[in-house]
Amino acid sequence: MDDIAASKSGYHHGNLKAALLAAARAILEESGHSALSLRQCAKAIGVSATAPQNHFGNKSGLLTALATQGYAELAAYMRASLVPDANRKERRSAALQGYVAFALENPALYELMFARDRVLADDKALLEQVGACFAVLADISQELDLFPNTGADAAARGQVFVWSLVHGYAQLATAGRFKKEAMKGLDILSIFPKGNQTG
Amino acid sequence: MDDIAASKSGYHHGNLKAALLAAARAILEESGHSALSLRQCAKAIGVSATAPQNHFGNKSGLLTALATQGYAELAAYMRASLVPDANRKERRSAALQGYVAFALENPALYELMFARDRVLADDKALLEQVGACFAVLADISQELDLFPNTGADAAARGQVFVWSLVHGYAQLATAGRFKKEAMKGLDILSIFPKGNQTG
DNA sequence: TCGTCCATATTTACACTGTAAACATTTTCT
DNA sequence: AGAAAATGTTTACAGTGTAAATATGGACGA
Repeated sequence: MDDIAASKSGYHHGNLKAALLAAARAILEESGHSALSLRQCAKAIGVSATAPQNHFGNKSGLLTALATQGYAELAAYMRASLVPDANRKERRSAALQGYVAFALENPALYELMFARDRVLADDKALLEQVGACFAVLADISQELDLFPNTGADAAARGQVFVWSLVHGYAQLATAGRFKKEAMKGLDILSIFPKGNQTG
Repeated sequence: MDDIAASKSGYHHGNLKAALLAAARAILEESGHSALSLRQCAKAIGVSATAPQNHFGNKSGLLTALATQGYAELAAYMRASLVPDANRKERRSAALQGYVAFALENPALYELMFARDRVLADDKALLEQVGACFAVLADISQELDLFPNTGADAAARGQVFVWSLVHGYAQLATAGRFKKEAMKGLDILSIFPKGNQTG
């Protein structure tokens, strides 16, 4: 409740956008994004069936807002794990553990964040938060030096490597594709071959 | 057409299941799995709106059948790239290139294959094809020796590593999350650090 | 303070969807 | 040939997204 509850009773809700997002978020993790409906969100709050249109335009708008929220939280998860004084290897380990933790705690949201045909890919706010996530990943990917002979693209390729690995692991783990014994005590850092951690 | 066309004209289509799958596949890549409807598939073929129910039960059944098809083709893509006499390093490179090629050529289908809330996860035929894919990945992951000090789980962890990396790369690439210069001429094999390829 | 504008919310309407149930047609099997 | 099963159709109904018209109340300048 709190800042989600109606600030003023009556015709106008007062905080409908945030309330709808919260309701949608709950339904999302409960039933998945394909079972999420605008009317159901509206009903959960007690407003008319078409009220969400005023704030999100259409269903894609609501899902895009949820995904944007997800990217913002993902970046926050990674940053929250970062110890300022640690060296880059430790920072990398912490951030990637935060990444995976977010995906495991919000599997439906994480899936939505990569569902191309349900999210407006060119949404400004969305791209901003995607960029914030990429910035953290780019930071911790520095000095990995995985591709020493690839010239100017070496850094970009290191980022591709890190993001591919952690995203693939996060999604396959949430999808239950891995056996438990293969995940047990698996430090995300240790997934990087020992000889290549220079940072 | 061919084996998709009706084998006998009249009340019974004769090959409706295959025809529906083909129509669904076309609509899937055209519009994404969230815009795919059973009625649209039926209409495309010219049968009644509820005909798909007889063959797939419900929408999840159709999507599951499509995903199953996808896993079968993915395994075939990997196997088709394998040169029998090559060493494991070359086999690994070829198979992973096949994996990524499949995802890039069938982005919507690939996404559906990992959409947890749209596919019946315990479907027998689906699990069979998932297993076939995992078998190829497990084969090419042998002798990677990325986790030498992890005991009996070392092999399983190698598989986790390989699948995570290639899945993450495939999905992020199809989602357009990478800049072109970071992908240009990027051999999937070279993504593995040099010092760890023993096979 | 009053009145106008605008954001916010509702009502109504409609086409489309998934799915259940009853019915029709054809094939298959004994 | 006749029963049983498989395959399609028709009908019906509750939900869904969204457009359009309408209603409400707050914000803000005259």
